[in-house]
Amino acid sequence: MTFSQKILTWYHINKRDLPWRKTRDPYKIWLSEIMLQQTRVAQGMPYYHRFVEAFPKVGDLANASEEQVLKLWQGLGYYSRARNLHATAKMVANDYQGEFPNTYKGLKSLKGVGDYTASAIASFCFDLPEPVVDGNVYRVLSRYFDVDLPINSTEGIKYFKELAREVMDSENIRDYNQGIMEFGAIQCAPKNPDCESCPLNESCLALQQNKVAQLPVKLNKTKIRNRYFNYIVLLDDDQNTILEQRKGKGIWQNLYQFPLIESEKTIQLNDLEEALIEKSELPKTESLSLYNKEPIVHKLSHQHLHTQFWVAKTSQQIENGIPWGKIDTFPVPVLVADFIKTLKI
DNA sequence: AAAACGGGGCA
DNA sequence: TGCCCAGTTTT
Repeated sequence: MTFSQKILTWYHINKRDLPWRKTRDPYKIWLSEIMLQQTRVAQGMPYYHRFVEAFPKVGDLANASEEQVLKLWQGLGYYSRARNLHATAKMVANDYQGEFPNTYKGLKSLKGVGDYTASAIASFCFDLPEPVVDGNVYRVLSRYFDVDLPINSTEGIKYFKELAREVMDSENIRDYNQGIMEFGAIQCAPKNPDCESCPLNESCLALQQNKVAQLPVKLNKTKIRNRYFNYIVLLDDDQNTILEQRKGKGIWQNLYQFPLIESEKTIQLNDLEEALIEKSELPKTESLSLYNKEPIVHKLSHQHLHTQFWVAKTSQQIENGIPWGKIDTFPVPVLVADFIKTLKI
């Protein structure tokens, strides 16, 4: 049996019953693929169901507001995916009459659709012989063929894509692509794979050379930046508060948060009062108290956010304020959502 | 070519 | 704690 035949056989026995495997609707396949980028199936699943229910067709998603889309996406991370998702839905609905492109190149031109996702949609929906290369595939191929080129180097990316194309089964591309990813997720797992029971263990080069744990090779550890966030949670006598939308380049673009004062390190009450004077657009506050004694350290993949929440009461009526009861309608980062849940007012 | 971009699960 | 997850875009 060839490599691809073994993958297909294993897949037919071991495949999970996943909702996006029951359809060839490009809209649903695309939706699931965007959601699953750098995201575990278990984490993405509830979001997939909520999106399909809220937006059954691409036109429904196109007609939604960005806020609605971001709110449904809240907690899934990498929010550019949600913004690109919305932009692509509008493009498909308005410029392509609601039909997704049916070629690799056409798919790749969509916002948020890169090499992997274009190949996935092309093969899953249209049976086009395009190999998918995701994290699972890198792991399976690097181990089975004992390739130690770094999977995140330009050379490695090119090499693995070509290798994937050589060993794929073009006649059964849909099942083969899903199969090799499933195989990587379940059998050829990142840690402590069960090579004893593996159907490829007779011919796996990494296993023969006892190198399974060293593959795949990956370069570059991301450096972590420490940042110090002070959120000002304003409340007037009618329980109105202020949320601001994050604009610009960095994290959480277009999500909402309380007015933020960023500092060089953890600061005390008097430092904050001073900083608050400069942020003169905020109403005058009668009282200001630190909500969490120990800073909450919210960890992103490359930033640690040391966060203090300051509750500020004002007797002035907050103009255009947000009633506290409506705060849950806004898309916010998990850091902010967790605070809102714990604050009792 | 490297960095930016979230959040959660697991050993 | 460090690594990884059905990666893509920007710098």
